Parts: sequence; structure tokens; C-alpha cells
Amino acid sequence: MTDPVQRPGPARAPAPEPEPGEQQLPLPGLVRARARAGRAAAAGRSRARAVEAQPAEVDPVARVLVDVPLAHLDRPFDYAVPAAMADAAVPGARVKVRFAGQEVAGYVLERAAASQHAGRLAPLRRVVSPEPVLAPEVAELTATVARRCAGTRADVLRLAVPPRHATAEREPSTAAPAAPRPAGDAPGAAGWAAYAQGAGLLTALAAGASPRAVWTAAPGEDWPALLAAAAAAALSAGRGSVLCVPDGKDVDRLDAALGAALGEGHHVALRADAGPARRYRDYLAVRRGARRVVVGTRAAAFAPVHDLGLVVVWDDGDDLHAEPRAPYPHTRETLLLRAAQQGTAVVVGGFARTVEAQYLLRTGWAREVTAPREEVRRRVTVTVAGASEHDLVRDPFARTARVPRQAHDLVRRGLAHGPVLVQTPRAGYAGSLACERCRTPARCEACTGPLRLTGSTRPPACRWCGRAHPAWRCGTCGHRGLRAPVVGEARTAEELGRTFAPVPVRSSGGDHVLARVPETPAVVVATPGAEPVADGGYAAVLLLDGWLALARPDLRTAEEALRRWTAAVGLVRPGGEALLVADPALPVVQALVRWDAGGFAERETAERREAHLPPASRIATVTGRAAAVEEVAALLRLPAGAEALGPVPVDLAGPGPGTPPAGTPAVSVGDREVRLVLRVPRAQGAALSDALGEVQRLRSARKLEAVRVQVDPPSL
DNA sequence: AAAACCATCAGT
DNA sequence: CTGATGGTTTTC
Repeated sequence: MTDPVQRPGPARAPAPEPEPGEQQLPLPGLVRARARAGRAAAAGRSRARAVEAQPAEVDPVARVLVDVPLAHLDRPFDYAVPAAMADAAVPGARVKVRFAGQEVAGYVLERAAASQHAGRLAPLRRVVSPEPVLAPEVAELTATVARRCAGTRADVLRLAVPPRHATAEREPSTAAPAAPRPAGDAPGAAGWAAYAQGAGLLTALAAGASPRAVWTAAPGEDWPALLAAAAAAALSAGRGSVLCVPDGKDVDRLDAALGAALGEGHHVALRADAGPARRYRDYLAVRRGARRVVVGTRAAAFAPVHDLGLVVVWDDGDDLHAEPRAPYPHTRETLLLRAAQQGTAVVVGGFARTVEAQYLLRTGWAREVTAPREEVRRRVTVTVAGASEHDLVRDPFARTARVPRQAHDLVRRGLAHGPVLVQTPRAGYAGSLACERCRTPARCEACTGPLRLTGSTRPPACRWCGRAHPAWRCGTCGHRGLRAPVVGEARTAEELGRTFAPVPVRSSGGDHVLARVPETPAVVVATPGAEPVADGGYAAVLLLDGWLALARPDLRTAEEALRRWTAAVGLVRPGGEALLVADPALPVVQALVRWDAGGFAERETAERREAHLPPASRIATVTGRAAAVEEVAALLRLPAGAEALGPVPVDLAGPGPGTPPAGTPAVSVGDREVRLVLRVPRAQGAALSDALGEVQRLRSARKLEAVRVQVDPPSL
């Protein structure tokens, strides 16, 4: 196919007249260059042919955001719109432009009558397609998110807009049927009545208002149905929704619930794993307004839903909501920024509650939606089996029984009525070793790194420095024996299978994850995050090795443990029971028993406030080679009240599980990766982001070595 | 990555 | 003063 827009337009006066009043620039270099080009061109070719195409009559200037990875170029550049591209170069269209001597991709942000740029404008080279893939409000959101994360718009755009697929683009998007099912008929609509503010939330959504809620779901809740009902309520008021969940399994559940609530054709699931054609087709269906309700994982937070009225994030504590690619935006933060920008309703929901969600309540920005105590008690009974620290002092062997008698009893009772879920901590922690007797994690004497086994015949070695410890001895109790603290879910399944034969044992975890299990009695062993949903709910839920879930040296360990436990107990059937094997004296264990994620989050929030940790403070990290990080520290213009901590070698700074891997050649101190932690009062958060962004632009302009900047890192 | 820019300096 | 040169800055 020939591209008409690239052909030079009809002949015109050789040198374009300067705009009246516009400064005529001498541009000697340019004149010289043109003269050379003219001579180089075949002699006899008329000068008029060499002149660029005639500009568009209306708005001959396109503001283009170019896709280059350099922070200091993260701003629009003006290009001349040739007349032939006047209709195609709409705001939001993908274009190719010549930028710094190279052909680069970009998006038209807007069209304008004139440019502020003093020099000559280069023409657009090509409009890739007139499809306005980048919605104006998403362009704005992208800028806000980039600013918050001290990153570039181009990086955020890559997360927000899927790659083009020409075939998918040629097909029209099928329009939604005229009317969705009445919102009140949604299966989940009645479910909100169980919550103190639930009915009010739905009413407000149906009235087209923008309520903001932090919702803590009751155990066993059919949360996809309730969220679908919320989206249906918003849609009945003519407003679209974006619903973000952690993983594909949750997308499937919510997808099905939305189908039931709205009828087919009103919503779409944006799946990262769907393949380029499907992904682009679904994206276009949203962008073109054919679908107004979107469910998806973190990329869906940017979905260009028309008339957006509600944003939802489910289980915002799941680390899958944290984007692993620069500039590392978090779904919750993206959606909150978007809600503020577009004036939408917000639901931050989960079985647990993050300290960030709690902060929204603390400041009064959002309202709490929780089930009354009686309702929770009706749904599940949670008990604890395990020795307290006090008991352990008297009898260090008390907790060596991994599956205590009470647990066996629970499983047996449950199996009489249906499937029983057994959650066992992820095998991922298994690499680290612990004292066989007192279970204190085994650490390197030289650098305090965690020890691990690299082979059955070799002595334990440090993950960080690689030093071998053939004669290790526990620093706490003096014992010499080591154990891998986790019996993987496979072995747990084996053990339980023997105990409860002939009841079938199903295993879910690692790369073998089950989505659903039937209502029939079975022992279902799963690692956190891989729990299958049981038809009709589990008769009982057993949470093993609570001590291990709490053994990680991380700021969020307790919060994360509670999140995983509540997620499992959340799958119980009404009237079911749950048992946690852990120290009953711990506040986090009591929070599970009382189903009081809110109280726990409030307590954590208060503690962190005193320790000047997020969310009351804003944290950012700068990671890179020591020399570069030190330069950054020197260049940073920190806002008032800011503190800089470090830089500290990364190996020691964080609990990062195996960096660097043993066997990495030794590096000199100057080449070591270091991390600088910056902390400001929350009110200065924006100023901190701006200061970091400024340094990034400066460093990129000077071609200095890149450093990794992370604002609000999910863990330290 | 290429072009434009700019300071410097040898050769008039 | 002019044009060549080489390093730095800009990129529409």
C-alpha cells in the first residue's frame, strides 16, 4: 500500500515565509546544510520539489510525545502536520517522527494552531494509524503517575497502551447491547446488605455519585459478585468501571461475575497473557466505547473507559499489584490518582486491609465498609493451635509437631461435609535454613546473610557472601543441627494423604495451580496465592506453620501473613471453621481470630507513624553503583524535613532473597550496588518525587550512569 | 545517534 | 577576521 502522506505536496514557494511577528532565525547552519543537500541532490531537480509538503490548514502543529528512554526528553515536541495528514493525525494517534536524526515512534497529544518553538518544525513522517489509542485523560494520568514515580511518561505509556496489532485494528468493535441487566438484579446486590455501609454504597453508585470506600470483606464472601454488583450500579447511572485484581485467576472469577451481573457484551477482561491480537482488540473495544466495564490485572488501571465512574482494586496488599518494570507504579496508587483526576468512586477491597488503605480512612478520604461482628461470627469460627513464646521457653520442643492433634481433628471434621483447604507457606522460603531445635533462621557469621544448602554433600553457605559454614552452630541455642524450614506443599500433601486415605488429596502451588475444586470431600493443599476456589466453599481451612509466615525480616511481614491467612479463610463456606497453627499471643494471630484486619491495620499504621515509616511518611530509594548513588545524593535538592539514610550496600540493606547469588565473582567496594533511602513527611511526598525526577532529567541530559529510583517501594 | 552549537585557534 | 577543528549540547 502506498502511503500518500509521505509524498511531497504540490510545489510551493521555495522558502516558507516566516509567520508575521515570529522571530526570523538566522539558522546559518541549517542554511548551509540545505545548500549542501541541494547540491548533493541530482542536478536539475527543481528546488521546489525539495521543499516539504504544505502544512494542514487547521491546527498545523502536532504536540508529540516521543518514545525515547531519556528523562530530559520527556516532554512534548512540536511537529508540522502536512496537509495530507491533517485528518489522520488526531490527538491520541500513533505517529512516526524524525527526532534527533532518528525515526522514532510517538503519540500526538494535541493539535495546535501555533507553536512556541522558535525554530523550524520538522514534519510528521507518518501517521501509523488514525486510531486515537491514547485517550486524553489517560495521557494526563500517565503524566501524573510518571511524576509521582519520578519516571518518564514513555515508560508509563508502555504499561498503559498495548502494542498495536493491525489486523485487530481493522475490525470494528462490536457495540454493547442497548441496556445492561437492571443493576438491582445483580446476584451480588443483596450481598452488600450484610455490611454496615454496603447498601448506602450501592445506592450512591446507582445515583451517579462518587463514594469512596475501603471494604473489608467478611469471611467466605463471594466478593466477585459484590464487586460486579457495584459495577452494575455505576453502569446503571451511565458510568463505566475499572476493576483491578492481582492475577489471572481472579480476573476469571470477576469476569464470570460481571457476565452474570450485567449480561454479556457490557464488560471485557483485559488479560496480559492473552496474546497481542486479543489484547489489542479488547483494548480497542474499551477505547472505542463498546465496553464500559473493565476487569484486569495492573495494566487495566490505565484502561481508557468512557465516562469512568468507579475504580476498584481488590486485595491491594498483593505484591502482584506492584509493577516490576520502571517506574514501578502500584495499581492502588495509579487508581487513586485516577479517581482524584476524574472524580470517580473508589472501592479498595480485600479480606485484609493494607496500612495504605487504613490511611485513606484515617484522613477521612474514604469510608469504611465492614461487616458487623455477629455477621462475621455467623460465617466462620477461627481458632488457634500452638504454643506461645512463653510456653516455648519451658519446652522448646512444643512447636515441633507440625500438624498438631487439633489440626487433624479439624481436617477430619471438615471432610465429613466437604473439601478442606490446607495452606502451607510457600516452598520459596525453603532455600533458607533454620536451627533444627529452636528454629531461629541460620545466618552467616561474617555478613549476617541467610544460609542455604547448595548440594547434599556440601556444607551450608551464605547466600550473600558465599562463605561456607561447615561447623555452623545456632547463635541462640547452640544446637548444631539445621533444617530446611519448609516442608514443601508436595510433601504436606503426601503426609496428609496417608493420614486421611482414601479421601483424595489435591495439591495447588508452584507451576501447578488449580483454579477450582468440586464440592466433594478432599484435602486441598495449597501455597499462599494458589488456593483454589471450592464450589460451595471449604468446610474447613487449616493454616499451617504460622511461625514461618512471620519469620521473614520485613517491614510488612505481619501484614502479609494476615493477608494470606484471611485470603484462605475467605474461601470458607458459611458456618465453616478455620484453624491457625501459630503463637496465640501475637497480635496478628488475634487479628485473624477476631477477623479484625481493620484494627490490625490501624495498629500497624500508628506504629509506623511513630517510626516515621510509610504511609505517614513517603519513602523513596535510589539504587545503583556506589559512585552514581553518591552523585545523586549530592545533586538532590531535598524538600524540608527530608532525611537521607545510607547509602548502604544492597546485600545488607534488604531481605532480598538471594542477591547476589552465590558464585558471583567478588566485586570491588566501589562497584557494589548500594541503596540510598530517602524519607520525607507525607506532605512533602510530591516535592520528593519532583526532586528525584529533576535529578533523573539532569543525569540523563549529562549522559551520566543510570540509577534506579523507586518511590513508595513495596518493601525495604 | 546525528545535528547543531560553541569555543578555540591556525592561517590569513 | 575567516574557516577549520573538536568537544559539548540538543534533539521540535
